[in-house]
Amino acid sequence: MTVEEIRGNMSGGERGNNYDNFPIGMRVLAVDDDPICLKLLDGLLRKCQYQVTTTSQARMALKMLRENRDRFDLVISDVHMPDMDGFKLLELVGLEMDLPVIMLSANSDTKLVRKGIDHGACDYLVKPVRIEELRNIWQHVIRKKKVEPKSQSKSNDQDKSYQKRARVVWSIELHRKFVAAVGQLGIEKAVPKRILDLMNVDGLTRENVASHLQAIKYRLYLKRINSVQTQQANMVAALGGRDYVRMGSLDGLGDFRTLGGSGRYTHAALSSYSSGGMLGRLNSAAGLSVRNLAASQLLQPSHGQNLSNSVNAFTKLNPSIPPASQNASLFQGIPASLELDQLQQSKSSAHIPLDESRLLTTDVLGCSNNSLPNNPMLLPGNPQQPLTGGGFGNQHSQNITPFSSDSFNTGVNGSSNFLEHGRCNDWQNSVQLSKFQSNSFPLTESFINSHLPQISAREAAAHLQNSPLDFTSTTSVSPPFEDSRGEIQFRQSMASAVQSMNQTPSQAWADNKQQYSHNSNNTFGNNLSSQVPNDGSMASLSHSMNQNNENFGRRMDMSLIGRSSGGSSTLVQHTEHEKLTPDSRTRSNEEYLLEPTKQQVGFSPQGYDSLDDLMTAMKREQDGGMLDEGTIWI
DNA sequence: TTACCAATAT
DNA sequence: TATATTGGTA
Repeated sequence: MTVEEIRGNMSGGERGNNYDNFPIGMRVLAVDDDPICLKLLDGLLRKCQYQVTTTSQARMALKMLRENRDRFDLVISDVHMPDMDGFKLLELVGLEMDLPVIMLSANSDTKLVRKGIDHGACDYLVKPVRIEELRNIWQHVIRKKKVEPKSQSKSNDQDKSYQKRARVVWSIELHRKFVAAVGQLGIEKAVPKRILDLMNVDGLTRENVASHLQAIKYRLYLKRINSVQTQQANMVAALGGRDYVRMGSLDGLGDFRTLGGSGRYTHAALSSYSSGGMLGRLNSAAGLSVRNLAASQLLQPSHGQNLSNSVNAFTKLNPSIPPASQNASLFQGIPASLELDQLQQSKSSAHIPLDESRLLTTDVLGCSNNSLPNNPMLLPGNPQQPLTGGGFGNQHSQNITPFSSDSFNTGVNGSSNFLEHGRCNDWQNSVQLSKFQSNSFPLTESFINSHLPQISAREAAAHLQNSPLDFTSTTSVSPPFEDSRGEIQFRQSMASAVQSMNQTPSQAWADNKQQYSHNSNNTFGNNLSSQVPNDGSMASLSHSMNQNNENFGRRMDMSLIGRSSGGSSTLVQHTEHEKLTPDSRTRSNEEYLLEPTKQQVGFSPQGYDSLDDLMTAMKREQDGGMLDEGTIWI
């Protein structure tokens, strides 16, 4: 006798012998990884005259249930099983077959029982289970089927009023569906309702999906914050610097607004992780303090972050772009380090074979080609915005005089442009960056003499005050922004700094290593020398760096290049690195979130590798929504 | 009205 | 922490 028959009998009001005999022959699937318990359970169930099937593996149970969902009337499952948590099994069974599930555990902890019930268990039996308890389990089958027709025939509201729906557990399987749906929809359309439709999971509601979506975004945000802070702390430790030190607090919003020239960025926007906009991104992605930062610095993060992300995303979107380009020489190291970080730290479990050289050239060519794949992520660029993009070109073309006050003004202007034009952080700008760096910006004097010193002079000065390293030998550096002495002093201090580091590896540096040690073999010397002309002091810097601090080099060349191309260095890497190398605390979560996706490479027509990518893109979209124009994002 | 989404509650 | 619910908004 099947449940259908039971139901038929019940609903038809005809309760004949079959119904009376119902518990006899009820088909029970018993799941327990402990063979003794399983045997015991099997015996007891048989004594109750049930028709028993046993399995010691939860996955096998799920497989059996899926293959023929009408083959069982009830499931009894242990809570603790090695291959799959009993709660997950419960959840999946509840969602997919809607069979009554009884949880079984030696642990009678109320919380655990509650968890079982919350997850949809119709009962929770404590081991050792008694036959008296098993004799009555059939009632769950009846009860389940008695309720179900009502919920089908009556309105959901009514149903809810006396039967609260089981709390949804986002199992890996469910999450995978979610990710697949998001990927299938594309970022634009990935809203709860559509996701829900695509997931096609019984019992799941739009609210469930919305909640999950929100949670995912929030987790990504937390991860971002967390690792950016870590990064900045590391940068402070490694380089010292007023700029970095001040990236901790969050006051100074007013300053930012003033600089940005926009009143749209409300405090609410700042306080909300997903309110997006430049502030939201500054807040979330960089965790910056805007207080006392120069304008140019203020806005760099948002620019840099997107720039970097754009570049990085190209890798993912143009995986087949052929290698070999002179462009690679300049941009080399940036995407490589990012990707390698990602590969080695985040994606190591995915076992995706990747080739560094391909990654390098993929990035560069992807940008240079300006061949945007037919991807819904890529929205039309702002026609008003030329390829050079807002502050981008400005920054480069104007920041020629080293340490002139104009440098800062330019920074402000450029920053304003970022805001005004909104999106200098888009695909086209990524493209432009590539061209920019490879062709029109072969690290000429202007780079060395203006951009680099300009940044670093501040840092040099900052060393004097804040560096945890011993920079006392450079205390002669004065506020160097007005004349070229600053440059020299900067160089001296940098060289000293490097020497210091080489001579006395600090604890902070050791900490850094932990994070950066996953980088590839590229050394600072290699990268830097390919990017920076043989300027004496830089050569010495390079040399020094090259001796002991291979890993540092990646960060450094990122900084230099980033600055040179619009002044976004620090956050470029912070953001990106953070994304790619989540720290250990957040990683576990993230892995849970992303692992299912990683394992099904290529599921998404958009080519997202992970939900992280998707959500980053989604977040970017939201950020973009705060801005007037420019809708290219990734 | 519906759906989205940030905030809040559990 | 994970998920549900609420409430403002488009």
